[in-house]
Amino acid sequence: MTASPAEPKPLTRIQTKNRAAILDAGLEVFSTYGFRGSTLDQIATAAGLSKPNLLYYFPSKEAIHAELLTGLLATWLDPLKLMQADGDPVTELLGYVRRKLEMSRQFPRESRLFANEILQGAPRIEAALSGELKELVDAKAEVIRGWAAEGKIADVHPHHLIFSIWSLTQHYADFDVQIRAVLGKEDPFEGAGAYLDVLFAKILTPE
Amino acid sequence: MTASPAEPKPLTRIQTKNRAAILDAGLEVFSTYGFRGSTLDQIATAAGLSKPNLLYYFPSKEAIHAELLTGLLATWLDPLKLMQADGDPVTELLGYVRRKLEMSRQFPRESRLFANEILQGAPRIEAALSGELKELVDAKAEVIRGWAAEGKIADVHPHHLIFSIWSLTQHYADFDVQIRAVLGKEDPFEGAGAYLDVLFAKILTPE
DNA sequence: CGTTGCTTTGACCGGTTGGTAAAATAATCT
DNA sequence: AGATTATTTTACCAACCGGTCAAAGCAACG
Repeated sequence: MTASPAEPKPLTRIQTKNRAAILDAGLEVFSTYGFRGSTLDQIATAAGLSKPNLLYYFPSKEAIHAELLTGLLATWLDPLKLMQADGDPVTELLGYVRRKLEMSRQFPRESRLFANEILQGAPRIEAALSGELKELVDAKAEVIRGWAAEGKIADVHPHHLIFSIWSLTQHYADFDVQIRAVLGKEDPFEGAGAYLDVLFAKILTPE
Repeated sequence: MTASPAEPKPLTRIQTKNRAAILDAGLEVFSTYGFRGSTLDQIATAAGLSKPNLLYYFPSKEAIHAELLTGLLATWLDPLKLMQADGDPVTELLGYVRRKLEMSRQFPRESRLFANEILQGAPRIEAALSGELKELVDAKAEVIRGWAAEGKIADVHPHHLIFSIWSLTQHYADFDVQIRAVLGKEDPFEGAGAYLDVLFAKILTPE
């Protein structure tokens, strides 16, 4: 039994391992050189496979990149989704900032992959940006506008507030090289956490 | 007469025009696809030349990219250099923010070229980052620290303050596609100017 | 053990890449 | 004009690109 047209087909042990290795290698390479600047040979070498072997697991370069991007978008929207309308406004917003900064610290490659895609005009996620992303942002912006109207936070432009959170947190992943060059030995994220806490507390405090 | 070993050699009319066209085309292409993702054919076509003709003016792909980057670095540091220790602290810092945002509006391609280079690990400007850039930033950070010590601005981490100015202003150039996707018809820079003015005024105001 | 299906490899293909050489063409100067 | 120089084109190259294919190697399971 267990009929029906499309059986999911379980992955073998080797498939699971190699697909993971390829995606990890693809993330490493794509996040550094962008889609067009990356080669299958680079990815295959980084994954410890030969190029034809890599193409046994993924049908094309595009396919690897696509899988990385779709997986990324969910991770991307998650921290914002966690911001709840019925919580304490300042706590919720600062929580969002902290989660986003923590993501920059733990997943800098994912952040750079995203940045690369946007820099190149977002040809592969344009739809998601003006669809899924826009809808979520608009909804959360409405929540923020509500908080401001109730006087619980200062009267700020909700969309630009969100942009500033993205910008400030992702900057520490995307421009890591530059920041470390300027800071020397000092740990960027140490100072960033404290600085951003104060910054957003000041922006959000009403009057 | 007019001896001495290395005469600069004046450029012909055609040289001036074509070199400019190539650099403009190179900026367009490199800022979108990064160094490795860009091709000489793309650049040549964008400049309205054939590939061999392009290589008559520049010895290599590297050379075009290098010339763009070195030219860029000066433009890049300029707005920060203009920030003077003997001016009014808040005015000087807000002026820096406005100049930087204006650059993002007027020269988004330059901003993206820079972002691309940093994202890729800054292989070609590493030296400038930990040299020229670091020195200027350190000097200006000292000025900011001085202002804070005198109580003229709030006590903020000078380096992270500068990072946040870079981050927030460049974000509007580098992530333009994403921002426009979310904002719809609304002009990003309109709202950004007002938002950033308020934001930095709040951060900088002491107590 | 054998055989069946999964995995890996090496040899290859057409197209593109950065770059070159030399000849043809157009400006410039006297 | 003619000589000289600057510019452009045509044809080309070796290396690399994404991707295919068939054969070889391997694991699992009865």
